[in-house]
Amino acid sequence: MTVTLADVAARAQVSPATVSRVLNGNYPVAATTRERVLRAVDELDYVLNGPASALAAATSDLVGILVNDIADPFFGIMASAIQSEIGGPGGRAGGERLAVVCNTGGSPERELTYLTLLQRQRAAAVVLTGGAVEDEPHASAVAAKLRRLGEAGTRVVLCGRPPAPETSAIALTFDNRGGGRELTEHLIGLGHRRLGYIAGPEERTTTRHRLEGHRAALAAAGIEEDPHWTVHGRYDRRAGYEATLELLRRDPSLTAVVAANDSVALGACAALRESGLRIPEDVSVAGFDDLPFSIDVVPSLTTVRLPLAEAGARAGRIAMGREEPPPGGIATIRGELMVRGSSGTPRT
Amino acid sequence: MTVTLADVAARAQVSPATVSRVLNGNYPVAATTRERVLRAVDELDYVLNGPASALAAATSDLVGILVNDIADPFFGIMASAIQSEIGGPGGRAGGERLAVVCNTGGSPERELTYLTLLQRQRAAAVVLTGGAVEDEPHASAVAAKLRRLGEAGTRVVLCGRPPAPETSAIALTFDNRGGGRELTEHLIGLGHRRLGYIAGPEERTTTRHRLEGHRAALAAAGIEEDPHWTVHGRYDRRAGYEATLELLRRDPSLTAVVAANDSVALGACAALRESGLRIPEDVSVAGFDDLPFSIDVVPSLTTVRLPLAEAGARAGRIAMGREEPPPGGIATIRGELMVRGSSGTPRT
DNA sequence: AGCGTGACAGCAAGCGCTTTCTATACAGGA
DNA sequence: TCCTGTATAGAAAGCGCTTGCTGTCACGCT
Repeated sequence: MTVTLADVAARAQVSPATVSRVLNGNYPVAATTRERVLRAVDELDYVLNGPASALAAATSDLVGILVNDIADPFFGIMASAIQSEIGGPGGRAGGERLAVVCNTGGSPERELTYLTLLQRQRAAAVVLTGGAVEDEPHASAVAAKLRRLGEAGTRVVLCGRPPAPETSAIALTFDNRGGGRELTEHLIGLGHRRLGYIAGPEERTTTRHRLEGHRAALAAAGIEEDPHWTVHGRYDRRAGYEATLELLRRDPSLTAVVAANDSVALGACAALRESGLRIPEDVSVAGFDDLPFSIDVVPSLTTVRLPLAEAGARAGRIAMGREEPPPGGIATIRGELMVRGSSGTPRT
Repeated sequence: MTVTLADVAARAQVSPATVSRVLNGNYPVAATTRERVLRAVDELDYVLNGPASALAAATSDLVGILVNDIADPFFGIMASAIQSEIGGPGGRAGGERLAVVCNTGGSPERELTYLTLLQRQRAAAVVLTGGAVEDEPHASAVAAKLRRLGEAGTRVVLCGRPPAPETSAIALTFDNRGGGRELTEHLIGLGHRRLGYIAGPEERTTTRHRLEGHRAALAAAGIEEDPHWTVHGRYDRRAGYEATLELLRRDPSLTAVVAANDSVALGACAALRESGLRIPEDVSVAGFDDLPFSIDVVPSLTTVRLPLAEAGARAGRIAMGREEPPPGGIATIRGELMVRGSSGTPRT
């Protein structure tokens, strides 16, 4: 039924071993023989059996990319960059790798499930993107998995995610704290004193770090923070919308709203507008990430640009062993404050 | 070094066959034995060897999802929906499947490469999303691959993609032509007579169908189309920006701009604003897809809503054999016109 | 008592490939 | 001419798992 190596060998009048060697190209094969084999492969329309090959060679060409939300461009952009450094006919002959992205939906269980599945497949490398969940049992379960993966020879890279101690994982971490701080400092510099903050889900590292940066800036400016000024929600537009209405309800005198990311900021803008407030005359808004749409909305969004594509590409290269990991296995990537139309001096 | 089935068997004092059966749960095993095996698995921290299992069973639990651009929410939303119907502990015991998304970047070669890779892995199913490339040699190469995949037992589903004749692939197709027509009819109904059109890349089915719908509407209204009113570009914000400037240069009297999709429309809005034109007072703008941000931009975008998540979920279910394919293997999914703030009566 | 019958468990034969080791052939050097 | 070295091809032993088939009991029925 299906064509096997042996069939090709028979047709090319050589042994299966020779066919395998031609296909893998890591052993000398006479030019004429190779030619003959290749022709047979073509004529028979032969396709290598991946599992069999992975089993025999004890390695596979699968590379997994874990993302929290595939529908969010934040992850899409990183995944795309990672993949571009991995997939395609870029390496040694026949060295195509199957770069696949797995959507955890932010669920710890699914994250673990995917890691197990990738471990099963004996993946060549795994890249985890985005913030980690801080729940202790889960965090250590993930760490254990990563350790085991590393021991099995799978290269593990964290992109936009905090380092995983006791693990051989390479980490490219975003300086969320620093970015958050800079952003809020900018707002304070404009004169804002009453700033609402729409944070992401409670247990995420990203959420915590950005919030810490924000609070550090407030503290440095001697502004005492009212706990009512912070609302938690998901990292999406809708959460921003609802959180903003809540914030307005709690304290209508707020002059600025800092959002956990750009999507949230978008929702915040919508809520403010519907409440009859102008941006930035009545209320300033700031986002985080600098996703492509941020410059297009009206007014354009003040935010912190994260070099998602660059970081992803680098993570991809490291995962493929084509770039030296940073010293100590950890690199911190800074964001850049982008001041745009959505932030201005507060109404007096 | 690594723990194998045999190790587990030894520890549980049973044969490897029994362990396998416990793990696959498709053969009666006494409760106490199962219990013992499961304990051994746990103690040894055993992880099944995917390739070995796939080889022996001649099937794998990989499901591939091909997308044109993973950074584009259009695909992200579909992929997410597909995946949610496939991955996770949703099916029979131990029936987790590895749903992976592969980013072709719109390149025909990469599309083919990924299909081959998935064929290699003996994927259980493959879902292709989004428009197809119309280049003849490539189209038939893809059709051949799909046919072969189908013969090998891989279920093939097309989601938001035209049917592939001579193939066993199930197709859930978006009615791009109808949606395009409806959208332009709406604009014509408002009184527009000079409409610019920003189309996607030339050789895509999606591009062609939407454009055909647009032109059909014009023809039906007796409006003769000026070829200068159409500009082609990529499906992204930047292309929309540039195309709009070009359109304005060619004919400043245009009163409406119809974009190939929402991202393009966003770019168009930016270009119009920078050119000092108000939306919709001076120029109306329309998009396509109704991505989440479309309702948030100012003014909110008139567009055609495509049920991306629903279609993706359905495709996922069909791919898993959990839903009957549509009669004839083809279903057409209609879009819904969403009239919002970006379209109005033309200036007089 | 004898035996059919379930209900489990084990044996062993692969699944299709990679890779080590061995065989062959020819070339050149002594 | 014989021997050694080099290049290339083949034989065969698995890789770790699944599964058809073959036991082996313990029952319960006639």
